Amino acid sequence: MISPGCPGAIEPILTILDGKWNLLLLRELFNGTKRFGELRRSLHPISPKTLTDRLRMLEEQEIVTRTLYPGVPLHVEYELTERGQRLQPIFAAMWMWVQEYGACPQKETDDGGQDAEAVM
Amino acid sequence: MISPGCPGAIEPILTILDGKWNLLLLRELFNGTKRFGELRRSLHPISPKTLTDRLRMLEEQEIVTRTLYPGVPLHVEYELTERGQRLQPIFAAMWMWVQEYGACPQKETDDGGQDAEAVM
DNA sequence: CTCCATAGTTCATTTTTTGAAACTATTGCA
DNA sequence: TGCAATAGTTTCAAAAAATGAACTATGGAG
Repeated sequence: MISPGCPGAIEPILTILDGKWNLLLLRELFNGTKRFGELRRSLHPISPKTLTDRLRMLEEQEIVTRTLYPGVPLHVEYELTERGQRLQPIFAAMWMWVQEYGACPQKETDDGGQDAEAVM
Repeated sequence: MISPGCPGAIEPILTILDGKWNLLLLRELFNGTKRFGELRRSLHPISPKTLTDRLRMLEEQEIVTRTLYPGVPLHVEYELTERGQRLQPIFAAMWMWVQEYGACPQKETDDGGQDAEAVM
């Protein structure tokens, strides 16, 4: 479907990073193992359907593992695989970009350039 | 709309990277200045509407500049801004990941592993 | 005044993604 | 038996994104 130009075929990563929630979901998982309910709360207005869809896709892509813990209230933990952990440099590069250049232009107020102050 | 967890707010970059075509489009622009028609051919099954939509968004985000060259057949060149160039490390990280881990599981053919041959 | 080439725009339609609400499944305990 | 807690699934509707085809705009050459 895609005709890759020579320098750098990024296609295999498109499935993983594309979509409204994938980057945010992966960011959560970089902070460690998470349970379904935790993810649902962190990503708050996400619907359970969308969340399971994304998680299943990431499982298929071998980016996360799903572990079921039976018990009184059963629970499930999602964790990054090795393959998933290795995405970290991509996110690190994003974070650096956002720090230096993240202040979006969005809508320029025409009263002159008052850049957004740092958001952290 | 999004409640950022402390470590690394990547939200400002979501607009820029999200969507089916954005990564592919940016990749083209890392190879240098491109004209509308060139982009259209490189990204082949893209529709002109989608292409202009994406380019306008990237302009608003100050990732690309649009320069009109009047002349016999007029033409337009799209080029990355400084801000856009600085996205390069993100793509570099993606390329490295793809090289090492890119072979997608996709659908495991149970007849044994005949991996896709290199597409370069 | 028409034609060519480039770069779009417009509009209706299709495809894809997301969503909300309600329902299922598991298991121990009261 | 019935409830509580977790983690989903199902169904149908809504919203967003992408598409295709045809049309507009520009400006010089013939």
